[in-house]
Amino acid sequence: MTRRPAESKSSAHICYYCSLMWFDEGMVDTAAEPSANLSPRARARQQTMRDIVRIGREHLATDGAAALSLRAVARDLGLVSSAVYRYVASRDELLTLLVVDGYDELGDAVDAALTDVDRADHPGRMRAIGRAVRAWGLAEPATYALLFGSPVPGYEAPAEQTTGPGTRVVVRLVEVWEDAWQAGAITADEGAVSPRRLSRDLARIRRQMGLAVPERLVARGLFAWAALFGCVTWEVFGQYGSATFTDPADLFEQHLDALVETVGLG
Amino acid sequence: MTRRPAESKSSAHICYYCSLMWFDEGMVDTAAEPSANLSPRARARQQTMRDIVRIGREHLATDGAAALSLRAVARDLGLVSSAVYRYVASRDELLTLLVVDGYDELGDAVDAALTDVDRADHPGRMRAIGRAVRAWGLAEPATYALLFGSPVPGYEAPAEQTTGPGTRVVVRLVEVWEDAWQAGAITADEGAVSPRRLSRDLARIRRQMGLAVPERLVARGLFAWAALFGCVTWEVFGQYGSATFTDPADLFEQHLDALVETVGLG
DNA sequence: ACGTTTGAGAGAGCGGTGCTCTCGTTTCGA
DNA sequence: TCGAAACGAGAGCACCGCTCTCTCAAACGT
Repeated sequence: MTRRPAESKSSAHICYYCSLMWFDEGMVDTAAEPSANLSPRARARQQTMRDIVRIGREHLATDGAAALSLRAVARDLGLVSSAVYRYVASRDELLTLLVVDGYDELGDAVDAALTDVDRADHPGRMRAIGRAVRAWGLAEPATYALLFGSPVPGYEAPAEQTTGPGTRVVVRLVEVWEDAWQAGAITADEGAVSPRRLSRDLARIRRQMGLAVPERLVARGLFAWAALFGCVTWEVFGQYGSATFTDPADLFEQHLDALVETVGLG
Repeated sequence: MTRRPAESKSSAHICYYCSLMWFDEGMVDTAAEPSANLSPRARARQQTMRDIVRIGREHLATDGAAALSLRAVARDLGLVSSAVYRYVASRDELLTLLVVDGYDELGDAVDAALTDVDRADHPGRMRAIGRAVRAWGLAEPATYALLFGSPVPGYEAPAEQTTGPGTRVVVRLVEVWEDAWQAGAITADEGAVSPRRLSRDLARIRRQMGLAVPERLVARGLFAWAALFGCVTWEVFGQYGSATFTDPADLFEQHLDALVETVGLG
């Protein structure tokens, strides 16, 4: 315990928690009403909390998660460094706030994109989700990296805060496939996948989410989910190089074709 | 310039450089022969360099890239912190060494996996590459995160050192598809993709790599490449949750089916 | 209305970090 | 052999996360 106080031990990932347990979302009811009949002190505290998150987001965007420093946030806030510990227990807790903030913003972006697409246009809805994720990732690369990039060593994000917001996108994707299946827009083999233990896991997921789609399609959906974020990550993290494509959006549209096709919505 | 010396400004990604410019690999000829007729001092220097990389890798594996500290490496090396600057100009340069080391190890792993597969078994070769990437990523999560995870803010990895090793995997993938195409194992639309500017970019890549595969397949290959690493990243970074799958390898095999299928090798 | 509790902020301090500088010493090569 | 180059050590600077104590004012209870 004499080593570095927090940084050294930090080593788990933010998204161990945005695990596939989307079934119990009711747990997330932190952050009660913003300012309804509160004492002046409590109102001031809420305002300061909001300022901390806002300034933290700014630093995250400009310098990245690794360079996010509580001291710098305190400076911008006009406080001495120790004072911010009245509001945030540690640097990691600030990261958690930013993680939740990021997941919510991404979820809102996806939801907003879906309002423009006819519920019966399943490929269109899937493409809209993909485009929304990509657009948000490119607009907020640092937050995207925080959510979907390297695990922050030793950092154990609290599942009760991050699981709900963290699963909004995949829940939307599953909705699309479920809709399409129930509308008969997808044909897929309804037989069990092999091996048996994978089939059991997929069956459990179907049951917990109340899905009608066959397990083979659940597996394909998981692939499409990972592949979608793979494409976005490749672009946000610059894996294609800077001068390879005139407009990477063109390539992403091709990738969307492949994604739609791979779940049988081609 | 009075701010933090290096950490604060760090903000670019390692893999801007493992860009798609695999065509000029000849540039990478750093690291001459290890110890052929060298003065004792030079030999000692080489040994120290190797020790630094070795200890750095250990710290990377145990604590992650964020916690990698030159001072800690110096301690393990029995040197005072300033002394290691005789060998490594900065923490970022140590990261570069580890990046190159990691790319090479991954490339070796992929090459080794391919030796066991018949050159004519194109789906088998593609699956072998995928399994090798996954196995290496799970075995070396910290190095995997360094290569394919969040960009290190402000860090501009030198392309001349990282481009070659960084493109070994995708080069192998392209080889497989090219072989399969020339063997007539893939059927694909040979028409141009839209829009025109994407078609031009893909045509340029074909030309530069001397490929016979049609541009539509180049686009699909890029998708498969990103999707493969998306699947591996999802698993290495724990996005699936810890208790969701009895053995994630089973799911990955399903994903490999999808990957093989998406490039027309189904 | 008044004492008491509680919370906010300041400041000092600890050990850690990357990195620079200087200063002796050792080694190499001409 | 002797000057130059490399090497290691040490001090030091500015920054980091975090803890502790102290003061002071606001809020609360009686």
